[in-house]
Amino acid sequence: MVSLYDSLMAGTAKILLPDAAEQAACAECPIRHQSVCAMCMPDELETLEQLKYYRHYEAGQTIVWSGDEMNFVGSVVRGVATVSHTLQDGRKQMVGLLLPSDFIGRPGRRLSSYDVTAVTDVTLCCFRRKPFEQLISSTPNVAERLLDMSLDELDAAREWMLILGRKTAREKIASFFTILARRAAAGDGSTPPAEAPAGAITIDLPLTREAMADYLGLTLETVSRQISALKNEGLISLEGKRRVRIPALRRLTAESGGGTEDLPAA
Amino acid sequence: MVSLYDSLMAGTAKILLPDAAEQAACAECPIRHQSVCAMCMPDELETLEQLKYYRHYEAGQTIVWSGDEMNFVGSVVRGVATVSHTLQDGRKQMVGLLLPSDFIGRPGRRLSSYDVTAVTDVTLCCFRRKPFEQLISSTPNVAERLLDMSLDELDAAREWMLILGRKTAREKIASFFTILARRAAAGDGSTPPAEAPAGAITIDLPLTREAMADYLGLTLETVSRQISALKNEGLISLEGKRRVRIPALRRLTAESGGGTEDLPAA
DNA sequence: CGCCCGATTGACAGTTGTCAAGGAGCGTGG
DNA sequence: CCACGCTCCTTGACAACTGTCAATCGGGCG
Repeated sequence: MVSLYDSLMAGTAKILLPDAAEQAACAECPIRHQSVCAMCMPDELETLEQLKYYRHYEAGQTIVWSGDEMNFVGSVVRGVATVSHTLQDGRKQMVGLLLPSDFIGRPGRRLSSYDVTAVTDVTLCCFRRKPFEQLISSTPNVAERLLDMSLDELDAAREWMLILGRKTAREKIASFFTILARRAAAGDGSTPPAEAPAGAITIDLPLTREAMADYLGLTLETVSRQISALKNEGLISLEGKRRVRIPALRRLTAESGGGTEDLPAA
Repeated sequence: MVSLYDSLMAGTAKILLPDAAEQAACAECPIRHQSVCAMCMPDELETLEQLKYYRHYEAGQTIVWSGDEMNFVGSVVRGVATVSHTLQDGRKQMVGLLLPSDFIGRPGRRLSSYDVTAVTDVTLCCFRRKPFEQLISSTPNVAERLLDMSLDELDAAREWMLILGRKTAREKIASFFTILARRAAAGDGSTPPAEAPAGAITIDLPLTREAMADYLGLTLETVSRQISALKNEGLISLEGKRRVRIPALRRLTAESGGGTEDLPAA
C-alpha cells in the first residue's frame, strides 16, 4: 500500500507493456503464498509460469471500465487499486479495495461490472481469461483457493454493508482507521512499519479524502469534519494530511460502534 | 430495531427433525438446476443423495446465531431466510437474503459470522460440514459451481453496497421493488407467478417493514413513509400490506437512481 | 511568486431518525 | 359471534445528522 499519494495522479496514463525481464519467478513472488496460486504444487506453478504475464499501471490510471470487455484476470503483485460503481449522476461507491495478492476479474464473465482504478502504481500478474478458466476446471488447487478468496471477499463486503448501512459518520471514520491500524499492527506489508501495538500506532492513509468518502458512503466535507473532530478530541493526531497517529487504539475503537472485531481485512 | 427477533421468536422454535419420507429425490428436486449441485453428473448426484438430509425451520426461527458452531452446510429448498449482522446496541444490518437454491454456510469455517433467520417456513437440504469439505476437493463440479455462486453473491453484495452508501430512501425502496419485480418477471420460483412483464407486475413482499428497513439501512418508519409516497403517486398500489402491484415497471425503475440494470439477483 | 489541487471550515437546508399516538388485520377465548 | 390482545403498519411532530454551497487555507510545483 505504501505511500500512494506521492504518486497519486501522476501524468499521462499509459500501460507499460509486458516486460519478460521484469517478471519475477513464481518461486520468488512476494505474494506467492497469499494469492490465487497459493496452494499450487511445483508442477502446477510451472504451468502458470508459462501462462502469466505482467501488466503495469500508473497511479490514477483506470485498469478496467465498467462494461468493458475484460479478457484477462490477474493478481495484484504491487500497489493498490479501487473497485467502484458509478451512477449516471456521478455518485460513486467504492465496493472493494485491492491490495497485493488480491484477485482482479471474474472467471466466467466477459464484461466487467465495475470500474477498477490504480491508486498507486500497480503491477498485475495476469492470465488470459480463457486459458485461466480451463485452468480452474483442471486444477482443483486453483479453484479451491479462488473459492476461499472469494468467500473472504464476500465476508469483507458484508462487513462493509454493516458500516455503510448502520453507522454514523463518526463511527465510519473510526471504523476505517481501526481497520487500517489493525492491519498495520499485524504487519501485512500493506502499510509501513507500525509502532508497538500496545502504544501509539501510525498509519498511512491510502486514500484522498474524496476516496475515503466514496468508500464510506459520505461526502468529502463530512469526512474532513469528522477527522477534525477526532483530532480535536485527541483520539488521533495528524502528521501532514495523510498520516495519522493513534495514541490509544482502544479509545478510537470504542468510537467505532463495534462490529469490526474480526474483520478479515480487504 | 431489535424486535424482529423478540416478535418472531415468540412461537416455540423447534427444529423439525429429518424425515426421510419427506425428502425429494435429487432428480425431482425443485432447485436441482440452480443449486450447488447443478453441474453434477448422475453418479455424483448419487453420492450427494446418500449424504444429504433435510432440516425444517418455522417462520421466525433462528437457523444459526452469529458465533455459533456450524456443523453443516446446505441449500435452501423452500422458503426465505435472512443473513444479518447485529451490533451490541441493537442496530442490525441485513447482508444477504437467502432464496430457494441459495447456499448456507461456509466450507472451511467452523463458526458462523452471521445470524441466519427463517422469514417463512424453510426447508434446507443439508450436508455435514466435514464430508462436504472433502466433497469439494474431490468433486470439481461442486467446487466450480460453488465458486460461481459465491461470485454471484459477491456481485450482489457489492450492488447492495451502492444502494446502502449512495441512494436516498426513496431510491432504496424503488430499487428494492425493481429487483423483486425483475426476479418475479424472470420467474425464478421465489415469488408467485408474475403477470405479463410488459404490463402490470405483482410481487409478494417476503419481508416485514422492519426487515426491509434492516435490509436497506433505514428505519421502519422511513420505509413505511416512502412506500406510502410511491403509492400516492401511483407508482405502485398495495393489495393488502404484503402485495405490491407495479403498473409500470419503467416508471418505478426511473425512481431507483439507476445502477441495478444488470443485477444478478440474490 | 503564483497557480492548482486537496483539505478545512462555515452557514444553511433537506433528509432521515426518534418519539409517540393511533389504526388495521388476525387469532384466541369467552 | 364478538371482544380482546397482539403484531405490524401508518402517520405526525420534531430534532439531529449529513449534504450542499461557498469561501478560505495550505502545500507542492512550475
